[in-house]
Amino acid sequence: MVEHARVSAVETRILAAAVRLFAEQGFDGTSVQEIVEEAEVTKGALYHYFDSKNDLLFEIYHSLLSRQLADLDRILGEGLPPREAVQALIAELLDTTTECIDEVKVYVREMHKLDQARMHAIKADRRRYHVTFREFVESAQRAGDFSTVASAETVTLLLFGMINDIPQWYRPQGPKAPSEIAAEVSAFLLAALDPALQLR
Amino acid sequence: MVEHARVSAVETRILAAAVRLFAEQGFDGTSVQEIVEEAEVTKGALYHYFDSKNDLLFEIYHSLLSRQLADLDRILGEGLPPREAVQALIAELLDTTTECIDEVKVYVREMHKLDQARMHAIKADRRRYHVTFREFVESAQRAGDFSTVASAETVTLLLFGMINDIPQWYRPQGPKAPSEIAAEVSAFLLAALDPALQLR
DNA sequence: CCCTAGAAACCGACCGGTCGGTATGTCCCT
DNA sequence: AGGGACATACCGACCGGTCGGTTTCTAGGG
Repeated sequence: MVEHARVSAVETRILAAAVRLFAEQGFDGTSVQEIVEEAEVTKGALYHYFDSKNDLLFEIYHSLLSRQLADLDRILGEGLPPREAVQALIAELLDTTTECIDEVKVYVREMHKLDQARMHAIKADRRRYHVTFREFVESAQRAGDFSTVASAETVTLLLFGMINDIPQWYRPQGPKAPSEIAAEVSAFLLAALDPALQLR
Repeated sequence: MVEHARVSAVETRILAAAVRLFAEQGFDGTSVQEIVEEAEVTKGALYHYFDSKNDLLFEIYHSLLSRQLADLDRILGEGLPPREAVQALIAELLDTTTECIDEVKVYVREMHKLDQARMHAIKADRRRYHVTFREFVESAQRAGDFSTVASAETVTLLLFGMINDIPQWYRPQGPKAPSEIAAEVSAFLLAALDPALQLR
């Protein structure tokens, strides 16, 4: 007998189909009928597990953000020196982004399609992520480990801009592996934040 | 008597309404009926000037890209030293991005909704922009003006990622003016590309 | 300067089809 | 026998696009 599944196989298949189609065609461009055909379930099954089409979008966001928040807390909790923490964080972000490329595409493009109640829940998570990282940068700037060439707020916004745009150009069969991209992004960001430049 | 208008006022109003609504609700989330109501014209007028709803999207992209390509060519054509060229270019990009914030939002989010023929035309423009900038970076790297901490290709992708993400967080009433943001972005990018770091 | 005739600009009712969501039925496990 | 897990049939609203018709503009002959 299998373990009691906390989420049913049907539920998982529906979410996987939804994220694939939303990434390819957009939220409004995908009909519920297409989702149930891709998942090989019926419409009744979908509305048994989810309140609405919008609920699917929320679940996609929620699981992605939960994973990213957990990664952030874990890495910052290790107490590494700032430069190494940044390298670890970017490596982890590249892993997540390339592994969940459809989820990130949907996250970036279809955020504004969430209804107001679900939007607030997601924005709270995103804000916590943003503030946590910004405070980490501020702290390293005060300690002299990072330059203040740009404010911590701007550095945070620019970094997430770069990361979130990756699904637009990254291709799994492309010339660069995720770890190589992570190394270049880390090198780029750490060069920009190198305190030695300011002291010249 | 007014000059002969090359584009009619009706045509302009339709495009302005379309870009506003596409930015707010997405392409598929906006009906043609909503566009004609916002523009205070009739459906007949819209289909007199445009082939289809998709044609509206193409016109929005085409005018934005034409402007950005012209700006890029003009600035690189001035023959400024690389660091000053980057500053001028980012200042211009910030101007365009903050002035055409709805256009850029649509550009980033709804690109994949273009039909195949129009998509190819837009991709050709975008590729030219990308290649032109990458070759500029490569050339400055060979001359020793920019570091090779990240490849010219990656620098190009990361910069446009940062820029294109700006409409997600920039607010006209926000604390920072476009010129202040441009200064921070320039400082950040030029710090990352400073050749002095490599020589230590 | 006016009249006319064709072209361009514009109107809005209408169409076939698709949408997200629901109501109700059936099966099977406990 | 009762309830969770689905299946099926169906609804009214709305979609992008069309089309025959009307108004407005403009060029040129008298």
